[in-house]
Amino acid sequence: MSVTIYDVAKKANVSMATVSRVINGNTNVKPATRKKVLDAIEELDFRPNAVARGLASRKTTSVGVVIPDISNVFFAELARGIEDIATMYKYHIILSSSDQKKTKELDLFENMLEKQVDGVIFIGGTIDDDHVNAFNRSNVPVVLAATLNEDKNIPSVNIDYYVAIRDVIDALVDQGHEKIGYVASSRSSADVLKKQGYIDGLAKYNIEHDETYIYEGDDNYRSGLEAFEHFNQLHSKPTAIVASSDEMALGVIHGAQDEGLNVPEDLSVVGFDNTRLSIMVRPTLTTVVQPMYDIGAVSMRLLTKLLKKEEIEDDQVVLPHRLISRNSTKTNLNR
Amino acid sequence: MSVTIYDVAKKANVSMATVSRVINGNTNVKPATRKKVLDAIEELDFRPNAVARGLASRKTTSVGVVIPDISNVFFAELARGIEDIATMYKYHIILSSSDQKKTKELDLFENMLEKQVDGVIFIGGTIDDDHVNAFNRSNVPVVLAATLNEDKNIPSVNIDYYVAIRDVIDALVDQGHEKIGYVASSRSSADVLKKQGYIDGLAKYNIEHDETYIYEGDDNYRSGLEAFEHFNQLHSKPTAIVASSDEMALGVIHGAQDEGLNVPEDLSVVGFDNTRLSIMVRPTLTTVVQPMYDIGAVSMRLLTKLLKKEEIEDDQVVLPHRLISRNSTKTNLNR
DNA sequence: CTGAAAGCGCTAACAA
DNA sequence: TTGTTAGCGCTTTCAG
Repeated sequence: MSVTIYDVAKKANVSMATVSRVINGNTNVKPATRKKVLDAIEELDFRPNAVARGLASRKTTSVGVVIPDISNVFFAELARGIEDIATMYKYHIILSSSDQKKTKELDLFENMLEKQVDGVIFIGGTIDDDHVNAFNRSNVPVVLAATLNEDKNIPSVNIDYYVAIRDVIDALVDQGHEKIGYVASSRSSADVLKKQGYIDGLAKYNIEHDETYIYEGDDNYRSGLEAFEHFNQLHSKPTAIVASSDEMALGVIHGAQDEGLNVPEDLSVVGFDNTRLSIMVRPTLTTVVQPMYDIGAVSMRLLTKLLKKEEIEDDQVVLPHRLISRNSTKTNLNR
Repeated sequence: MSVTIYDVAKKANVSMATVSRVINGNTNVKPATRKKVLDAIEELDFRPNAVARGLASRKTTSVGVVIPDISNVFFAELARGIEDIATMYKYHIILSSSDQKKTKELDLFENMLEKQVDGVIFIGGTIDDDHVNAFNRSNVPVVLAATLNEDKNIPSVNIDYYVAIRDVIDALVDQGHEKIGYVASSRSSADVLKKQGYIDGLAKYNIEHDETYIYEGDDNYRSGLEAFEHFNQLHSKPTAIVASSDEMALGVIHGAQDEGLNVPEDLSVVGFDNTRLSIMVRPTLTTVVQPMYDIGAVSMRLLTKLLKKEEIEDDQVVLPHRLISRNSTKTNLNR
């Protein structure tokens, strides 16, 4: 049916082993015979069968990527980082969205193992024992991207969410804000750290913790809108609101504007992630830069090292974050 | 090393053929022996090797997806549509971004063929003869998603871009606008159709075509900002601007607001795509609903039909679009 | 309903 | 530098 290595061998008058060497770039082939083989390949329009190769070599040069939702801007950028590095190292990506459902995450992981992926990059909200067991039972390396695991026994790439939010609080307090609201989310372990950063950040300045200053959102635009409504009906309204994602921050800004408030004159707003959204809003958004693309890229790079059994200094990578000031924040003059 | 079908056979005291039948759900197996096999599988924690299966059966149950850029909201949603249906039909997705570079598109396609994908979904800007030849030389079905090919000889799923823009023009003229600017893009064949829709749409009302009313953008937010600047320095400024994508429309809106104009009082703005961005802006954006998720889902469904050699009525699917009115447009009172 | 045996297309020793 | 020969783990006739 389709042309095989054997057909090429016959045509070039060599053994299939030689053809195999040529297509694998093995140097131990005389230039003359290499050319013969290449010509035959050309003539026959031969295309190596990666499946057969995978079976014989026990390597598929493909890696699985389990991601919560590829249609989410945040994860899509992360995926692009993974992909670019994968391409660079000649790996293919098998991609599946889990919607952060644990059973789906585990199923997808199993499926990828059946496909004999050489490794997997896992992105999820929380890692529990079942995840860890599944990862360990498999014989392939797994790296967590933008995903925390408490025991730190699985290679991972993250930023320091706790410190990031503390940095935000420091900056806000420095600008004279004391009444700082927080729009939380509770999808992932990172969200837990962020919230703790908020609490500890305020404590540092002896600002007493007020439960009504935390709004539990669901990490989407609408939640941001609702968060503003919540804060707006408080007796003592915050002068600044920190949202745990850019999308929620946009919601807060628009919620305020819809009520006739001016941002940042009447209210400062800070986001998190620095997605492209942060400049596609007026005022432009002050936010924490989380290098999503880089997290993806570094994760994939880490995986290639694991795959090639290269030396690894530290498999718990923490990438730098930073706060970028735009126009949604301002010194508080009402103090 | 890892447990194989052979190990299971031995343990269950049957032949490997029987094990194969069981894992493939073949009905010709006595319940009792089926159970024996299932137990052995359980005990040994057997996981079928999809690569070996692929080699033997010449089917990999994986489909390739060539997409311009997975980090782009638009394509990411499309990808999600593809993925959901693929999962439903038990296919895996091998995903690669092409950046709309022709050589890369062709390379990726070749790579996917090497991986023996059962079919591919291709998303790109323009399809030329080289693409068509590559698709035809391969022995796998290909479907184009949100991608036009003039000769209509490759299955595809799109909306009618030409009519969509004409609908926008009709609505705008109906609201009293005559000076209508257009922010074009020229990445894809669809963009060509859109622009023609704009031109013909105006001609219908005997509005003379003015080249300065078309700004050639590059389909990103910045282009939108620049487009506004362009229109704003014209002697006779448009009262409405149609952008060929939501992202550019946001740029136009913010460009206008940055100059102190009010949208829609001073200027109406219409977008295209109805990405989530369209509600994450003030005023909210009037735009054309292009069902990206559906385009992806329908493409994948079409591919499964092709794969199963099912009857297909029409392989040139045109999905419905519609104009959704929000707050960025308004009747023109200055006429 | 079950088993035997021949591949699928390629890689990887091992020889030569 | 090149060829020979086993497999890789599974599907799929073909018998029985």
